[in-house]
Amino acid sequence: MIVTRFAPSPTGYIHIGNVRSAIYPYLLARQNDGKMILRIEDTDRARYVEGATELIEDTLEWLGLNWDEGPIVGGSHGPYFQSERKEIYHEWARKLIATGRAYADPTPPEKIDEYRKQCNEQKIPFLYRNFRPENPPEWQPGTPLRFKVEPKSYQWHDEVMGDMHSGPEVLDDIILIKKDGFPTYNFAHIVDDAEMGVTHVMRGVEYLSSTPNYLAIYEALGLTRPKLVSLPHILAPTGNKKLGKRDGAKSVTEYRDDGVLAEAMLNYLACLGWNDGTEQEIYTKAELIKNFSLDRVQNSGARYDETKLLWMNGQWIRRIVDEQGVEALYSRTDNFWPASAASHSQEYRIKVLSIIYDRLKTLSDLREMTAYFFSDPEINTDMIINNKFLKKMPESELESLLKECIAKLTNLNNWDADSLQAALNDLLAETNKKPAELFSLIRIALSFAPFSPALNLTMDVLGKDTTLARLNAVARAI
RNA sequence: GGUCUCGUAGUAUAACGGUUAGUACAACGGGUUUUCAUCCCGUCAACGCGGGUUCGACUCCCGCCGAGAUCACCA
Repeated sequence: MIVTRFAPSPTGYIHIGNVRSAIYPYLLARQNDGKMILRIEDTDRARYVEGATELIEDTLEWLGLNWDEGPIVGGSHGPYFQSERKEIYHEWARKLIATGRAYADPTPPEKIDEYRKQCNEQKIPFLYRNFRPENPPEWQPGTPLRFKVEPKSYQWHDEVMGDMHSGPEVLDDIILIKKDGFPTYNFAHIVDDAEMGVTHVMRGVEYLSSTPNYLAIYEALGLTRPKLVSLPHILAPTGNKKLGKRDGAKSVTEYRDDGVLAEAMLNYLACLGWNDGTEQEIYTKAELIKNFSLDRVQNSGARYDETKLLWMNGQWIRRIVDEQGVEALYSRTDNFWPASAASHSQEYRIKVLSIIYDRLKTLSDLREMTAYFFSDPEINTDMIINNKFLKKMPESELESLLKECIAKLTNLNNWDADSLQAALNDLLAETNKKPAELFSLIRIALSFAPFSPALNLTMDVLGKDTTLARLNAVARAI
């Protein structure tokens, strides 16, 4: 069975740059009826951020990346917080001590710095294994524990990067257990992956360089290597560095709050650096699970492009309406309406949504784009007078046009989109005006917004009373 | 500096020895009775450089250049 894991450290929110190492393990596990484990790597107490674990869980839940073992759901390989597994690491550490593959290192940090400096001056690579203490004491908490490597070459296969090899020069005596008794990442993840039965270790490429050291530990511990998968970085919009919080990488949930749909987010992120070889762009989660494959994960970094994310979000907004109806989209719009919408019925809001949704890039666009449906807009005659189609028309003509329109609509019996369009067409013929002129005037008078849906639809939703009231108000103001 | 990885349009990518180098986003132009958007049509735009191998190279080999990663008691 395939077992994958997402193992973040709780140092803050999950952002665009690192969420892919949760998505791919998820897809792989689901595709193969496997399991995904969520493990919290909180061995660095200095960097621990209160509430970060909840932020991580929240992000995964929103994206629909549920885990089979881990916090909240539990499981038979717990605990899933490394801080609660100290004894387990010590146990494994003692195995290495017993076989002579680990030693306590009482060397003070200042001394180590000195060694490092010496090497730098002599322009030779600094390897701690050349400075091993001669008679290491018996290990006890309070003293760091180091791995005792046997320098040699390694070969391995990375599911994304391909066949890899390294020479003995990259191997060193890395710290296994820190002075404070907590394990380093380098040791803890190996122990945990082994104990939890993880078959695919997926993580960012930054770990590629240390892989030989991990290989040496697997070997010393007599463990079978899991499959190793290096995921390329997501690059910041500018420069060539990986996207990080310093580049203003937004948290994933911030996009949710800005009205990006989880489907779009998942779709975009999954396809950034992976494709199935077809020209498909829009994928549901089920399709991603079905089509995902590690060997088609790109091995170079991919630049994050918010414009494309937003395009994809628009695609998803329309797709949801097309496939599930406006109500389905409406159910996700709770926090995105202008304040004035609260005094209107849900039915009315759904009608507004049904004529505006194809203009949305994010759900939060609703706030600005629908204001005039819920409260009368402030009359701004400049918008009419300066309009490119209307500016050469004298004010008296604008007024009479509005009045003709009011008369026509007042006598209209059926207030529906088709009848309204017919009435507008009649009006066009009767006034002998171009659509650009007549429709611009009415559109602005009703909304005073930079843009709005088709005129007949807008009037239909606004209703007869509001439409006529607004036209009258403008006719008086001109 | 050592070691490792990567290199197709502005961006994300397809191709896996033979194509007018395909697609999408962006940009630009046009169409759909007003606007904005959707939708549709079109335009611009790429194989980092230099050597090989081959009848033929984006594809294979070598060198160079460029970019990134890593060398912590951080993960």
